Amino acid sequence: MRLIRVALDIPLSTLFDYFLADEGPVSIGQRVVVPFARKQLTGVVMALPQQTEMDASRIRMVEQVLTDVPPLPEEILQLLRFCSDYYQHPLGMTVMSSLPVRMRSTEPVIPKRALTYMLTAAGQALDLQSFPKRKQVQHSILQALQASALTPQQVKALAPSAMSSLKRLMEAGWVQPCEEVRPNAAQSGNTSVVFANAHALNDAQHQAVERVRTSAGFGAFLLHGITGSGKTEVYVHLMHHFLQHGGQVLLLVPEINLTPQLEHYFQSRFPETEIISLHSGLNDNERTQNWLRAQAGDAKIILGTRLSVFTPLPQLALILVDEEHDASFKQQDGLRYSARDVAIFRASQRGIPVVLGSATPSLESWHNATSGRYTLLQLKQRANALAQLPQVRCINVSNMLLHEGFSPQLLAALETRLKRGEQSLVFLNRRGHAPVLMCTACGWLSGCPNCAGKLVLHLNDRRMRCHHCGHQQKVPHACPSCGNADLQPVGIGTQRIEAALQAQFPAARILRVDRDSTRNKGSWQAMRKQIEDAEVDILVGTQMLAKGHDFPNLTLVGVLNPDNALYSSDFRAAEKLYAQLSQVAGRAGRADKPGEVLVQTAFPEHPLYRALLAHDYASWAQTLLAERRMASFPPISFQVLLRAEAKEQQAVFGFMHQARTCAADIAGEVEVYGVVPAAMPRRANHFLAQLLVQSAARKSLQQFLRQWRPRLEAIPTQKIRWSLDVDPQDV
DNA sequence: AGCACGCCGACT
DNA sequence: GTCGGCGTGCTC
Repeated sequence: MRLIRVALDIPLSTLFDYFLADEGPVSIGQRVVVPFARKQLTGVVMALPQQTEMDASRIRMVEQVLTDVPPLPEEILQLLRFCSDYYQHPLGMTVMSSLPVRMRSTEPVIPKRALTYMLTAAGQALDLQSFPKRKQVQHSILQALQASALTPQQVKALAPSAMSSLKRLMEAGWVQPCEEVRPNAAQSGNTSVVFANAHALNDAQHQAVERVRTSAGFGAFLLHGITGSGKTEVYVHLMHHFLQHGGQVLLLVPEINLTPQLEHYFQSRFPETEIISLHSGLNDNERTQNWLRAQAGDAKIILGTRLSVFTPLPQLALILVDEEHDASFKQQDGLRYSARDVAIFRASQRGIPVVLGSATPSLESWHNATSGRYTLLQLKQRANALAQLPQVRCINVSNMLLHEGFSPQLLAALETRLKRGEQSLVFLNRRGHAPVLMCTACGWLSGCPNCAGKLVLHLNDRRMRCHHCGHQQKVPHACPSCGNADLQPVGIGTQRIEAALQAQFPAARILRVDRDSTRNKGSWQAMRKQIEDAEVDILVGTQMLAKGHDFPNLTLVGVLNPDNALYSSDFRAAEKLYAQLSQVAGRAGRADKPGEVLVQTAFPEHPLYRALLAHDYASWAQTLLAERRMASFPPISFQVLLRAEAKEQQAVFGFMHQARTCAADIAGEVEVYGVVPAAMPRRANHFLAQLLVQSAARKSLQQFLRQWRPRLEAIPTQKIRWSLDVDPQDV
């Protein structure tokens, strides 16, 4: 009897051994159906061991070896092993969660035959001249079908309602579906790739392309380019180069809502290249089919969100990570991986270049680029020389009476735009920040004596706590700096902005865009149309508005109350704020209409705003890096966060203190901090706590984790849920 | 994670 | 006398 070792979606760090009947081949990476307890599960063969620790009597027989899909290549299994190990997540779960859902079930996947539509004999006999003119869409479909058969995608591209019109044509008996196996792309080395509308590159763009193109083997590049500097054109030229050599290109993007537009855009640039997207907006079938096209090497450009970093790509030649600083590349549950970091590992494993692009790189990447680990590629001028950078100004509101949060200057600027018939955007970053105490007289903030972080007010037991090191103290009665007794928790008030603006400008058409107002499907789409059609004068919104489409008539951005990020307990808050503000600033103004950005702040001299005004990311990054170096925070150090939650507060803290004791017993160059309540200490009737471990070296931290996790798993875990977060985003 | 086995309270 | 509460333990 032969043995196979199988990865299953079971939260245990082990793989499971099964016997396989002697006949029939099986290879590593293949999916198998096995009995598990009294159920059937699908797993992936990870090894063909000679022997097993397990008593032979307990080993069961494999039920079925699935041959519907080619085995996962060793390269992907290696990548998954690395991730399981690095992120401390069970290997079986890591492997299974990397597969499209459809492939995790015990039902074999039926590779879809390419579906095309063609005219029936009756359809060919139709006289289009006499076809009713008002059935425009049907008419254009028929017309297109006269030239050639069409794929569903091509039909959809004709009109939004094309699919329902097509259905009617089929009912009429003029059009019929026609299934045929999709031809596999020829495996030739040199393919000619149609590259539409190739712009001439400016010097910086050209140099960036050349550096990546000529890099031999693995190389990590940080492409730093301000908004409008033409990063996309660099991507497109790089894609063209690697596609021409028969390669596949993986482009990772932050969120789904932008992928359809991007797919469309890249398709227009490479009209004859197969482009697929992989994101959570697709249903199981589409996703599986796209995955199959990618793993077969047929799809050449793969556009996807973080999950797609695990897709097998036999010809992979280049990885691009757009908006690499974006937090959505980090998964916040299960396998808590950073797709950007996995992409870099994957590129190094495969010996290919990876390009991280951003106008405001993460400090991690900037640090790597300035220390020489990555190559820094900078685009300093705007590709369109006419387009001016928006003018950013601060309005000092420290001693100002605000009207519902608005300064007179901002109101005046809004009024000017209303008169000119231009659009304005009022932006507030209303991210939930734990309250910090501030002195209303001198601006003193409750800083932690041991950390760069701030003390957070816990009203339930009237204490101040540092969420970083665990330091705690009583709530002060007066300002330690000036003696003033009026200390206020700072947090954003209500979002009465919309109402206040309406009262101020009764005639203005105001549109609020946030999570709540865009909850319904398609409502954001509709709003965007409203904005584009100039049916809106003032937009009020949050981060949502910072990303995505440009609004050509928008000439003013007013930023309300961004200061809370400066005294957030999250040490990355200021970094995120800068990225966010430069992104919204980029919404203001177009080539012909210069934009203006007004930031209301009590600290106009803060380095963040000074850098923002000067459009000088590099100096801001230097400031931040110096701070992080002083405090030994990432990217200077490396962190892992143990989180736990339970209904009983005692259970959580009991577990966490045991975890801390085990940690302290392990020798190594790591620093174990105190057990602290999470930033959100109670959620959904559960108590949350966390414990931070930090090290100057990634290696030491990994060594520590290899010893710590088995001990954590040995702690009796009644009613407690815990997880490890390596390289956490929010501490 | 599921899903059983396993011992102690209120019901046809 | 049972139905069922969820505590502990196992799954190749």
